[in-house]
Amino acid sequence: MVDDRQGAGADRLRANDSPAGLRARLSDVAAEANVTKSVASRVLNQDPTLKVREETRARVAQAAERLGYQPHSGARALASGEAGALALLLPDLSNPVFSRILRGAFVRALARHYMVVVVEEDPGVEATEQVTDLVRSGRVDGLLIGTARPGHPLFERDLAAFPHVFVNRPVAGSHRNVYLDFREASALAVEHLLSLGHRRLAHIAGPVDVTSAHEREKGYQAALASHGLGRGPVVHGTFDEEGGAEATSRLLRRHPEVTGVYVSSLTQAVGVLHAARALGRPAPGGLSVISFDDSPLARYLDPPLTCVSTSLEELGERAVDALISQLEGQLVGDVVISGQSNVVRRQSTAPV
Amino acid sequence: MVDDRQGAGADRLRANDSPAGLRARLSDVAAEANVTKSVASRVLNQDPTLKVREETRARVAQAAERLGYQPHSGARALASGEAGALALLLPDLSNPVFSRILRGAFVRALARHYMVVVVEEDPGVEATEQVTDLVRSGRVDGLLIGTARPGHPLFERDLAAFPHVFVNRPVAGSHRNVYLDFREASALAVEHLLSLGHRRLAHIAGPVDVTSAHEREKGYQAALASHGLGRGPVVHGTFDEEGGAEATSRLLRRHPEVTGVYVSSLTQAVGVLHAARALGRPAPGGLSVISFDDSPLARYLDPPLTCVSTSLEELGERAVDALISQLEGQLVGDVVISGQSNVVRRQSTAPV
DNA sequence: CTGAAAGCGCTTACAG
DNA sequence: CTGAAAGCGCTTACAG
Repeated sequence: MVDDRQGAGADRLRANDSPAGLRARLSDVAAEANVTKSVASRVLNQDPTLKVREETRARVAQAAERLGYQPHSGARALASGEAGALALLLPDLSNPVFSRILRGAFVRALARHYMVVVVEEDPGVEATEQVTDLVRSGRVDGLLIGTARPGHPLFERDLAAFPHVFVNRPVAGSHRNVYLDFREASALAVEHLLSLGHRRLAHIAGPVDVTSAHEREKGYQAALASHGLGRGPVVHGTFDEEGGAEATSRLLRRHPEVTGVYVSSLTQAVGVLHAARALGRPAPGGLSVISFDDSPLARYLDPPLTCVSTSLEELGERAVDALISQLEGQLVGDVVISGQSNVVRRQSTAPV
Repeated sequence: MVDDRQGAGADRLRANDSPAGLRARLSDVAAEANVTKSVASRVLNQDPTLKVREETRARVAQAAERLGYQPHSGARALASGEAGALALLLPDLSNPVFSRILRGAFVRALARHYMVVVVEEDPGVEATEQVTDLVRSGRVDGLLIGTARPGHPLFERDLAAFPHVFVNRPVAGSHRNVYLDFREASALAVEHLLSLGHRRLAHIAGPVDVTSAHEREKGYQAALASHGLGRGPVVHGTFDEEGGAEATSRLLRRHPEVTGVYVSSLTQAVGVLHAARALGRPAPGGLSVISFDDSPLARYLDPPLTCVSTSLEELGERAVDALISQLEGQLVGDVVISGQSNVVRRQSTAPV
């Protein structure tokens, strides 16, 4: 059964609307501005080869404005071969890290007249298929990949040839990476702990096969080395609270002498604080804890968590820029975001 | 400067590809299956009016499979007037509440052959424009609105006629609401506190103008009333840690006699635990705290937080179903998700 | 320099 | 019942 009002309403803004409807077409704009469709299209798309009087240009712009003209995305995609949209592949939307990258990407893409379509990889196999469909159906022009792991199924086949950029998780040798300077951030964390007098440090890392986690780990070892200290202990855990808690108990069992720990992510750090407390080593007295990345939550933990802040939004922005450059035929190479990290001191770290 | 490999690669999967390219068109499928485009299209779209031998049907399906055929979304949108996509408007992606709704919506939409495009309202004015563009450019067929507040600018104009559903934040009288049974959840929370012997309860609510928050508040008062207790104190705060903390200090200043508090959201609850501790009333000894909604984080807070779990994923799923029904011309009416909530007891609540 | 016309890849009345 | 043909709303060589 169909409700009349609703039925009518539902159709009002549809693509194939009656001329009297709300949707204005290019031909309407052209008619209103007294030019041909070609000219209207070229003016609106800022075709540099078009030479017309400034007055005509203004007339077209005004007509478009007045009619609330918005080109039909499907028609444009069909005619030009460009979808005007980018896909962003993320492993886990519930992790604030990714929602911040997403936010940056979103805003930047919008400013450059692209949409962003988010795909979460977490639910499993389907995600990969979904991306393939997205690409093959011409819905997106390029991929922002925040889910790269070695041997990712997506990139063994045709899709490797599709425009893409790796965000946050660099793939060695791809020359398509956009990521934070993890070494720098790790150095800052280690130096903070060192400045408080800690000498027996440890690192709670992310999963072994996640490159961004591996980079932090390398940064930690490099920082120790540069201060004349030997390699420090590392335990790996998943990027969630449980992973942090579990890693902490392994660490303190094997290395009870550790007094300061640098944690790979904020979600893990919540688990670290929890486990340290449960094991009779509450921060900061029992264990100094500093985490990679910051968020509002950190201020309200017990104790408030000392962090190395990062610029995840900028990461999203720069990734969009890099991908669009690629679409425009430019080779970009890796972009590393440096000089933005700094230590936010709270109460989870204290002098030894 | 253009890298040859990249240039070639970038074009490979484009819409306007050479016939020898990777992208198969409907005409390719038709040729391969030895039928006309019309038949191929009808078979693939399961047109019920089409009568053909089962064998032909199978041949078309196989051809499509073999060629990896994926219809061009723009062409389809242009010809049929349906975009095959839904927009989801959310106030804040970094809040896990919304990422869970999103996840549910995503998976369900995919199963029903729709994409979902996320729009975050937080950054401000632009979001509304973005939605308008999305609609007018024919990119989406309907709206899942998780950002409703009274007087939302979107719905004062044309867009009111566009298919939409309100998710999580019901709009009275719209008959297009999909939401959790907030009353039920609030009753559970109040009863839990009561069962522990608490009699002086309070509620830390969300912003006054957010309907879902208001519903929880009403549920809290209703539950008190049904147990023969008078109206309890309520303080409002924003839906974040700071809002919870700030509300707590106001509450304890004005109502120091309170022993148990029901908090409107998990993010606020983090701030509540923090403030209670800072004010010398640490949970659960100084104050019993139970929160609406659950998440992995809750287990790792100090103390681990007692929660009323909710089924936010289902909320997303049901919203998609309701919207698709609407697109198909059916009137749905409100859908309230009940009987799914239950109390997850942890250490933030204790007998009085 | 500009306009008429073809064409992008589909869907779907409509004629046979 | 099925196929040929028109048309969705754009963009863009190409002819004038």
